[in-house]
Amino acid sequence: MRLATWNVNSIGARLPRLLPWLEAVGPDVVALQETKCADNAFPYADLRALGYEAAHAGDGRWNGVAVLSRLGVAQVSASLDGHPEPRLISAQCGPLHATSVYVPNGRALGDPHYAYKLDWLAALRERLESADPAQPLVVMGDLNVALHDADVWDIRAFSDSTHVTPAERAALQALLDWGLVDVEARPGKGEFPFTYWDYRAGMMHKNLGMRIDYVLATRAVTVRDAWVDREARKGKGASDHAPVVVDLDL
DNA sequence: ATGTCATCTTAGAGATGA
Repeated sequence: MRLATWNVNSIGARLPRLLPWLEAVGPDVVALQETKCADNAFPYADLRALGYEAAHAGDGRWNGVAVLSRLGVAQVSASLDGHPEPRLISAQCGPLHATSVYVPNGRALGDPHYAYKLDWLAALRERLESADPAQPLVVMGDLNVALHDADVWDIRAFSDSTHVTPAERAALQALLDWGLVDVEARPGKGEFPFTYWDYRAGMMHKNLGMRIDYVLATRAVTVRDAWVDREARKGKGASDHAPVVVDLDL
């Protein structure tokens, strides 16, 4: 089975890149984030033509998450206690339970959105209590946390920044401690497995990126390979995130 | 690091978020 997670930064704008990518890479289950799309505008028909059923939660301009599956989508849930924004959706995809998450950015230390981010991550951890870490389950998405110093291009540039604070890292570690493994992709260019490069200031060209997109899997899943598709971040009309692709056995 | 991108408001450029 092949999985992928991709923050597409608007599925409407990205459709000319997303559809050929799905055909070329052929993932069985895909988590998308930042669809920036209302449910009634989601391109279900285009995806169905490629063999994907979709579960989407979105209300338009911001956020929006989806699970695409060639193995069906059942038991769809987009609820997270106390957090109505469309930032999480989960579905049973054949033998695998898959969740797509778009963790709040946090904006800046001291900003109310930073506290909101930590609350949101705590709610996600609490939500795991209703699942079983002995079952095949993945949480995939844009976590907006760099777990290790090596997950950003220069930790010294992040001394007063979100994404690397002990509190954010502890919130991510709490997800792992429940029973999830951080499926790290093979190192990419410069030995860094980055998944995101800011559009501004030539960050992609200079490989000044961050690893903030994750596949987290229970130990019931056997990982065969994992990589970041940097090609999808290049050229005209790219998202600012690259997809993470994981091959696994159940 | 802040050189971009996408969307919405509301008719053309500004605000917002990342």
